[in-house]
Amino acid sequence: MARRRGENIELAVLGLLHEGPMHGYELRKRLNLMLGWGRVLSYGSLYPALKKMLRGGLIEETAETTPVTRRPRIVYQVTEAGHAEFERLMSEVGPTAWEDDNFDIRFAFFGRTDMEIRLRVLEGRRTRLQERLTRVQQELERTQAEVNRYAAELQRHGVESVEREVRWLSDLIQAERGSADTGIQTDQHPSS
Amino acid sequence: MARRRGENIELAVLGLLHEGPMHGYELRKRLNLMLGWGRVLSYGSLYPALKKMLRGGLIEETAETTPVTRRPRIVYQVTEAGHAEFERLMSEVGPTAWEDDNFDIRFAFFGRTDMEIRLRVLEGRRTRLQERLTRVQQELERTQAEVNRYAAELQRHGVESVEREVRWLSDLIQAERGSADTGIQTDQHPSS
DNA sequence: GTTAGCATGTAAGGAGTTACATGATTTT
DNA sequence: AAAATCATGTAACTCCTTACATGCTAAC
Repeated sequence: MARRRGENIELAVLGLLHEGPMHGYELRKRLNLMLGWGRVLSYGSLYPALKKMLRGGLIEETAETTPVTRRPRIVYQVTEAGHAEFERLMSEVGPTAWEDDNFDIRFAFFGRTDMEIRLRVLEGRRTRLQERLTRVQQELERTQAEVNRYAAELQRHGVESVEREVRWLSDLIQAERGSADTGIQTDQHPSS
Repeated sequence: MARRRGENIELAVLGLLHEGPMHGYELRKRLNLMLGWGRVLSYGSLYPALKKMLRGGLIEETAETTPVTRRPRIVYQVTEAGHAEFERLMSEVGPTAWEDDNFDIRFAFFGRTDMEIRLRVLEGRRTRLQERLTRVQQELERTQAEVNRYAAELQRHGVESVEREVRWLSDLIQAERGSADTGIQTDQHPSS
């Protein structure tokens, strides 16, 4: 139960292109796989976004490496500016990084950020969810009597889902903290 | 993890007004409580929607019953046409009723529909979620190797969440089926 | 040879948000 | 008397989807 995108397409595209040059069609497929959960990104969003990023100098076209017979596809790669923008977006720790979709995209690329940032984002989201829980539970106490059976059941299920996500976040936070001492590398961190 | 609204505001407003006349501010509060989970409905959406419904004859203004000192508030109630539209929307069983937000709103007002409809909506959503699961799991088998740790963890958590919702739906379906034989009334069903 | 999937785009529009504007009423 | 919250609204804008348009390429 969530929503909202925005700069998100840009961040997702930049993140994916950090794994290597790709054309639009493939970007869409990987994006839908990565964040799927119902929502599929339409071409009507992706291609205009790519054009905009091209104009903004965040990405550039590349000559395709395996050409010959194929119809030429437009393969993109990140520029220096694009890399800088990616770092900037990934180091946001405020509300823009907590909200559902925003969080998912950032989380998927956590391997390319510092643990310090990861922890702040995870904790920020957890705090936010906990606030939501207490607020809803307070409201429920005051109004539960008049609420109908189905609405109440929806609430209950919703609360449980959020509690589950809080536990998930707590486990992740613990794992991050644990790996700090042992010096375990959580993921590859290429220089480019 | 979900999205999309639309006719949803209308359906939600109609449903709430079936519980009695209300003014805009209160509608917003009850709506946010009922479907909360992050999203709050803004006045910028609600008030124009109310005006539109008023023009469309789905709702009408009422004289406030407890006036005197208060500043006059605009209290709405459903019309005959509004009631008919509510029934029409609630008896949809296709994709419009399955998608996340759409489903939540319908579910909250299940007490005002027939069990037949309830079952079809619940089963429709369950089928849809299961399709999603198998598709994603197939994809994962083909691509898991190259997926990074965090993206994989996000997937795993997502799959678990959906599996959990499928179980929830199955329990609800069973409960509906059970109450059919025993003749238990699931909720009040006022004539108006 | 036809269907399914690859590949790129544009135009119009839907659904809602943010920010702005305004003022009354209740609580501290 | 200040702060919170009740109460109603408008204008501009964002972000994304749907539907349309086009053609190639692989599989059956």
